[in-house]
Amino acid sequence: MFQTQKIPSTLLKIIAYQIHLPSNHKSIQKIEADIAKSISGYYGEKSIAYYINSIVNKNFEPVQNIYLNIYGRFFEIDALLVNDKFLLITEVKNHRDVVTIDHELGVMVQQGRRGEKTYQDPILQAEKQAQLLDMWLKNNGYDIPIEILAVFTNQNVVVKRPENGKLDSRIIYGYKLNQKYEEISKKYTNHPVLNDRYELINKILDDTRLFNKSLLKNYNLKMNDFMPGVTCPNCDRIGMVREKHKWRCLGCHHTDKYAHIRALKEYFLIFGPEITNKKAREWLGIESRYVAKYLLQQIAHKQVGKGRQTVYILNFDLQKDFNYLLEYNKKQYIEKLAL
DNA sequence: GTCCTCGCGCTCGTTTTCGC
DNA sequence: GCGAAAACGAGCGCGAGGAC
Repeated sequence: MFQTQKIPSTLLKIIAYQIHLPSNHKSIQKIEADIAKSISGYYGEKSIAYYINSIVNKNFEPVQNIYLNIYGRFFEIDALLVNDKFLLITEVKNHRDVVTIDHELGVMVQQGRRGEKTYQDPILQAEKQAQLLDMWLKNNGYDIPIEILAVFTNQNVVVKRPENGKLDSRIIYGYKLNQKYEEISKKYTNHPVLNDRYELINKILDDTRLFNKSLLKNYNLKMNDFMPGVTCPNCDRIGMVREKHKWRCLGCHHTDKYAHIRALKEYFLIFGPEITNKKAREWLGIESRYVAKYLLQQIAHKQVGKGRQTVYILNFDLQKDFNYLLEYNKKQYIEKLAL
């Protein structure tokens, strides 16, 4: 099954960055733009899963949310279908309303209720990805043809061409994916077969893991850029204080027994699974090491080391434990629209 | 009222850090 | 290198609060 419904870890991490960075931080605009892009991609991929699963000829492995490194720079591919004769880049578009694509100008214009928005031509985007992917493949010893498709998955979209213009045949609606995939497959009937496509997929995933590790570097962030503190689940402000047996928000006076769990989840996303008693006190804003110890022992998956070397290992499920971050993002988006 | 669990502080022993 | 101070976890006990 094509699991595009998986929440990308990168998206969760950058939402956690947004929560714990000051609003005037130099990287905040880039982070917010990347969140918007990543959210749109996530919902787009969710919607394309249905079409990819419906492809009759299943001679491919789907790989999602790829970040590949070419000469120290990363580029991103939404979804890649790895056939043993060719690779298919699918540039997923989840736009609604009327979308006009002008290949001459290299733009895509969306006309909706909130006015007009201009984006890059998705074919140009996909071609650029294909070029970079080809370089990456050759650097890793592979010579395999790459095909591209721009797939519109929203049922409420009308894709148009400009007057006297043509629409590239590689732009399709989601329901055409099966047919298009068959057409492309036929082209490669007599093409040599890739020896081990799983080896290639593993290499791709290794590079993607590297990207996730270098995310802080990518935004030029250091540990002390982040504001520590427990976020109020009611008003989303950082700065709950520990009272006996519970947390109290200084802003809205909301109390919560388990607010520290959310703060530790965000620590997990930003800094990784390892945390010490001291770091927990700094992050949660508490003075008592006994309280920190108690809270960590409640939450931590396991403890490694002894005495001063004790490290608590946090273990959260990226697919189950972080839905509140998507809700938080939704709330932020609605608040911005209201302004 | 009793029992149980949770939340927290205290003591103790161990390890690390710091100043001389 | 040595001793004092600081930091830490383990274990224990106590008080508060909830369930029955």
